[in-house]
Amino acid sequence: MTQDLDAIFAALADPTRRAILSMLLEDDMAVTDVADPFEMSLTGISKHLTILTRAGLITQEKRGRVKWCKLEPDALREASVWMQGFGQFEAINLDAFEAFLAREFGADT
Amino acid sequence: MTQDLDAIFAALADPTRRAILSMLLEDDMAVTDVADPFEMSLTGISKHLTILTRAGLITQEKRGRVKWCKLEPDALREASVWMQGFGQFEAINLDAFEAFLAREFGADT
DNA sequence: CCCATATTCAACCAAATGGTTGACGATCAT
DNA sequence: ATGATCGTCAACCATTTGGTTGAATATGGG
Repeated sequence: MTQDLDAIFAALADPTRRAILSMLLEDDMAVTDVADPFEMSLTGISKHLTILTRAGLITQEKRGRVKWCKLEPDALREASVWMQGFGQFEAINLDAFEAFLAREFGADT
Repeated sequence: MTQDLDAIFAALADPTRRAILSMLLEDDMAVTDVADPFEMSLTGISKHLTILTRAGLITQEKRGRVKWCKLEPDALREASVWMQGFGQFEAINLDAFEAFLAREFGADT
C-alpha cells in the first residue's frame, strides 16, 4: 500500500531512527538502553520508537516494566522491492538481473 | 553520507514524488507534462521536482523554455545498499515491483 | 509499604512540509 | 512587437515534525 511506503520511507528519513535500527540489528533492546547513546531525552527516543513501530520496522513487547524493541526487517522488503525497480536500469545491477532471469526462466546463459 | 540518506528517504516518503519517479522511468519529461496528471498546481509539482533534484534522484536540464526532467537511478543505490544490511531480501524481483506499480498507480509499465 | 526504575502522557515550542495564489522573467511563434 | 507558453519566485497558510519539560503510570525490589 502507498501508506505503508509513506510511513516506512518517512521513518527512514531520520538519522536517529536509522541509528536505532542499526543498534537493533545486534540484539533486542529495552527503551532505556536504546536511548542511552543519544544526547536526547528519553521521551524523544520513545517518540522515535513509536514512529518506527507504526511503520512496522520494529515491534515492542512489554515484559514486566521493560518494553523490548525488536527489529522487523520484513517491513523493509516492501520498500526495498520498490527501490530495486529503479535499480534495474543501472548497468551495475545488470548482472544480477540476468542471473535472476536465468534462475526464474531457466534461460541458458 | 547521512545527509544524502536523509534527503533520499525524505524525498521517497511522498506518494506524489514516487509517482513522478515512476513516470520518469518511461522517459524524460518536461515539467508541465509531469504536472499534467496531477490535480495540483504547477508550482506544487515544481517544488516536488526541486526536492527530488536536491536528493539527486532526478536531474533537470533546461533546453529552450522547456526544462527536462531525467531519472537518476544511481542515487537510489546508496539507500538500497543501506537497506540491504537489514536482511536477506530477494535479490531482484521484477514481478513484485511491477505488482507494486500496478497497485499504486494502476499503471501498466 | 516505600522507593527506585521504566516508560509514557500532556502541553508546549520552533522549524519544516505541502500546498495555494499572483506576479514575474524567459522563450518561442506569428 | 504581441501574445501565448514554460517555469520559478515570493508571500502566505495549515499541518506535521522533532524536540523539550514536568507530571503521571506501571512494575519490581527490599
